[in-house]
Amino acid sequence: MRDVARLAGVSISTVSAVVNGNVFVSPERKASVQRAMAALDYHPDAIARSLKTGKSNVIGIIVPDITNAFYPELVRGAEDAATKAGYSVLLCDSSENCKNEESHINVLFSRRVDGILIACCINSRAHESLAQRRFPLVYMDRIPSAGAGCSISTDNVQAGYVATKHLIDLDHQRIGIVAGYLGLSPHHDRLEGFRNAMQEFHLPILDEYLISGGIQVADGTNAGQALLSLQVPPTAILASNGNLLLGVVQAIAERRLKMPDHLSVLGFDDYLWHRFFHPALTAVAQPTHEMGRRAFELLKQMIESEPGQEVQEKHIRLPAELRVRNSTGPVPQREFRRVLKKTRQPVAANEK
Amino acid sequence: MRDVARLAGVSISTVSAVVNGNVFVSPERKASVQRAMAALDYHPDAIARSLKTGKSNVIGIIVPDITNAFYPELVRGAEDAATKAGYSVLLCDSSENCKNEESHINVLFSRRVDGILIACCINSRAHESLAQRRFPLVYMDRIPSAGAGCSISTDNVQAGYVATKHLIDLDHQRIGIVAGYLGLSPHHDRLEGFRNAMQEFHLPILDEYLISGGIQVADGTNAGQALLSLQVPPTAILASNGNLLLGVVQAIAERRLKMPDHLSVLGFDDYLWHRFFHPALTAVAQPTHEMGRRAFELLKQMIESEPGQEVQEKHIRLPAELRVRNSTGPVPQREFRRVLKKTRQPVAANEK
DNA sequence: TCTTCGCATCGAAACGTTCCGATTACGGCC
DNA sequence: GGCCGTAATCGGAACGTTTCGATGCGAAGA
Repeated sequence: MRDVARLAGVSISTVSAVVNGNVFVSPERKASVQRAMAALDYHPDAIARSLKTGKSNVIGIIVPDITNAFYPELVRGAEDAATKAGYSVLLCDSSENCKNEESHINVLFSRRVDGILIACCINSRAHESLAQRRFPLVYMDRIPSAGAGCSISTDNVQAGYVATKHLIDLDHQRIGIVAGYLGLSPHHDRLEGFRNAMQEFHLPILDEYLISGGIQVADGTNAGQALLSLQVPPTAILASNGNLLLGVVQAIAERRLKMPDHLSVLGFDDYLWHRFFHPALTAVAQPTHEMGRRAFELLKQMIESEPGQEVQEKHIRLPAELRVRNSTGPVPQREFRRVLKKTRQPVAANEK
Repeated sequence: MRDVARLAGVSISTVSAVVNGNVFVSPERKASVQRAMAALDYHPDAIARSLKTGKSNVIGIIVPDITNAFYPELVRGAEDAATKAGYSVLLCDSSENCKNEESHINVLFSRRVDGILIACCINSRAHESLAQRRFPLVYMDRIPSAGAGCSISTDNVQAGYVATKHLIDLDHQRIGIVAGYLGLSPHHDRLEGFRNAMQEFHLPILDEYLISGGIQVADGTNAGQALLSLQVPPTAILASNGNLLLGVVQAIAERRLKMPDHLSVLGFDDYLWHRFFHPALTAVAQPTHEMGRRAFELLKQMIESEPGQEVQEKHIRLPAELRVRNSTGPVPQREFRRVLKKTRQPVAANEK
């Protein structure tokens, strides 16, 4: 910058004025400064600028596992919006581990990020370290029950309701649910939606049809096996996320059962490959990209709001969309139901 | 820092010495400084530190599309290693678009990142803006043919060879390949491996069995349809990435053909869901997480090397691993081959 | 002709660190 | 008791910006 100033024969402040364009500079000087900048291949140093202005134009995004197909979409939505607005994104992966999450938060603070977007990990204590400070922060997808603060997620109660209603509309009455980990708001809420729908249509919710606990593929397989081993198995199964859905599909394949003839299956989260299964899987899609985008926009509002004024919208809930494909259908006919009851042992493993 | 110094009754430099631990400070002073830091909830400002030291401890990672399942794994590997080494990661998504890629590179430079990990986009001109400056940079997965610089990727020639060899070992002779976009090194190299294997076993490479161009699911579907519509369709199809594989599977399903009875299919990149297809899909897996990890480690070496010494290892190639499942099998028997030839029109669409 | 005003430009302090050279304190030795 | 060496601590410049008050200068008004 000093060199640019010298070459252009102006002061450093004038160069700064040209770079930032907030102060009027006479056209001829401006041109000569720009020429000098080009000649020296000058690029402003964002670090020095941040130090001076106290604003980094960087946000942090913390996710529990970028490898889980839900998060790339979310991050993408946020990153696209951030880039467009001149922000950069520090990505942190907590590996679903509180210690990591906390240390990431500390690093982000010391890097002076302007705000944080977080999809917190299981048993997260993030809100404890975050809530006290009045700091721009938006929870995404997984909303801690305790902490205050802005949040954005799918309306999972509605999503759970819609999915269940779809099965009920197909005349299913014995509906099993692989509910995931109920300490996480999405799973908790989806179960609530399920309950709402069942109650609305006066259907009983049997304990043995409700399996909760893990959120991995293996948990889905176990749950599916358990449901299919029951004296009277459900005629439809709802899986609370994409991994559990895969597990359930696996358990069904092991018994050589066919969807939707023998039983119906649907899951939350709709991923690319769901369309290419046989049969194509019915799923409840979340507006994940939009969630990321709006999360950033909310955060930006908070960052740029004057200390006095409050941000109005605190908790955004986006509607989910049911995508009906071929893994759900009418209640199995009598002979299929017999097959369903008879096949209580897996035929062969599919996994390799 | 000034406040901490005042509270502890020491100079600012002493606080700095305590924070960095590189200068000896007497135990009692050290303790009082630490007490003061805790009392004031002091956290060192990484930005000021970066300005002073000229090192940001931040690296940039540029990927063409984080939504493509290959990249989260890669990013995860790099991020894990970076975090462990005290680095943070600025994530940039180029959307497979050169303009975006270039502007991301500029932003990363002005943010003074210590190095860049890049999986460049199609027709990338990144090496032009990067090669000139002697800057820590590692190309991942997609290696530009022009630019110099360190790189890491799967040994895709070997991968292509192994995949093809697997089919040849099953006595396939008419092997179709959906080769992707040959301007990208992975696809180019896999085709080369395919060619090597075919030549080694004196099998002809028919033009009509080689389809290249796009890398999306739809491209795979089109290519699959084209191959299946041939007078004499191939008895096995190789798809050059996960999306193309999905497309091919789709084309096969449309014709109600069964793998591996009617034809064998396998693809590059092994993803979670491949195991849950019916039949489970044979695939060539890349050590993606490790690739990310080692990419970072290579970059770190470059960052921390003295200006004099050169980094020795310039181009790392990691071995791929064939995972045989149930979508590949022996050459279809006579009657199945007849089905294959007869079914030249799709039966029904699976997609919704 | 002298004062006043507005506008373009400039100089310098400050942001929160690091780090080098300088300073102080203290014990041992002649 | 004065001198020296060592070790702990300190002062201050510098990193590359922004920003604010100061400065100079020309035009307009009295």
